Amino acid sequence: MDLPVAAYLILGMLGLGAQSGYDIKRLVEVSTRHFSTISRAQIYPLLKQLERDRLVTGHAEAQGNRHRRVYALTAEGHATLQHWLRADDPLTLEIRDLGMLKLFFADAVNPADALQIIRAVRARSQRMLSELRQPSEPAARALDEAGRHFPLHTLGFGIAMHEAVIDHCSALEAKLAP
Amino acid sequence: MDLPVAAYLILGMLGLGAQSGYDIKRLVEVSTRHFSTISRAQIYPLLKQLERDRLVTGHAEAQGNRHRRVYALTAEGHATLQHWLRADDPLTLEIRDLGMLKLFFADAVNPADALQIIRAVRARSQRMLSELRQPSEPAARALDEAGRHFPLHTLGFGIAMHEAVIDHCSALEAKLAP
DNA sequence: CAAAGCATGTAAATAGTTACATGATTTA
DNA sequence: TAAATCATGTAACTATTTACATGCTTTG
Repeated sequence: MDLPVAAYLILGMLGLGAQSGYDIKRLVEVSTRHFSTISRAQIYPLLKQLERDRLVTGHAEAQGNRHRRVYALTAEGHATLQHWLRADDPLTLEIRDLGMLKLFFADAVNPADALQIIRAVRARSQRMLSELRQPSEPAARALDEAGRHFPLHTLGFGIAMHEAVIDHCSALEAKLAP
Repeated sequence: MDLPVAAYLILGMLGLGAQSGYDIKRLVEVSTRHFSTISRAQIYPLLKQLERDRLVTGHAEAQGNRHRRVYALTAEGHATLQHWLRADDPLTLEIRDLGMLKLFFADAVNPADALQIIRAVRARSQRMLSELRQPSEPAARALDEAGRHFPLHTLGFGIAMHEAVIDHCSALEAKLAP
């Protein structure tokens, strides 16, 4: 039973209290978005597949006319998640960073334009940092108080990484500025 | 003329001295791989497309029976690269990090298994750091001496980021270890 | 002469996004 | 009553990888 990564993301989010596809998407946006994302077009078909595989159970929740389907992990789903977490398969890290790529090629433009790229990279990390501080940190703290401590720990990595980028940009800007 | 990101990667690598598809792949592996990658199956068809678009010129280089096609940027290709570098479109950053994702869900396993995940994340960054120091740094220094300074600058970002991850892992391990 | 490295390409599959499409409920 | 939020889904497209397929040249 080899599942795509997105399936483990779904399983994990259900384990953290998400109940619907919509919930999963919302939680991803405030918590894992900076290192792992998923789109609606992946979530809904995957939830159906996971239900067929009996890793989750789904029930239509009738609230007036609004349709919402709530899901929960089965014992097997929980075991599958744990098995994946414990497996020592390679922890692939893929980064697609247009900022770094432009900076890498910045010798092809004049120094003023290169400086603009660095500033844009710094601004981007500052924006991400403020997102991490604003919707992400309170969400992680809420989970922390509910006994789930690792979301807050991973948040710390994101903050540290963007701070490192910002420091590096400032140093480079100082070195290259006219 | 809106090109896929991979096309700019090719254009940029030709600007840095790569001559063939094979060269491009090799250079990517030692330099941008940590923030931007490309596969052979993308390179060869894209080179043909770029030639049709007159952004590069290609010539078969006859060396005995081995076939090699050497490419060079046209003036238009160089201008296209510069235009992209100067454009202020969003500098998207996409990360898919299985290590962080597992860590995020680590409340679902026991503390010993969670610790294993942190150690694996640290080991991975150490491995990447040593790759950055081993084939990447000498390659970046060679470019630096040839007047291309930005590859060495971007290398610094990669090193700083992985060092930040390693420090963070050590701190977390100390906090959680029995 | 075997292994490593040089060199190019395609087909099929998988992964992932964007746009399309709809409609209910709550809040300002 | 309009806007925001809740809620689910599919079709088409784009991007990317993996596996297949081949053959020359240099070095040990």
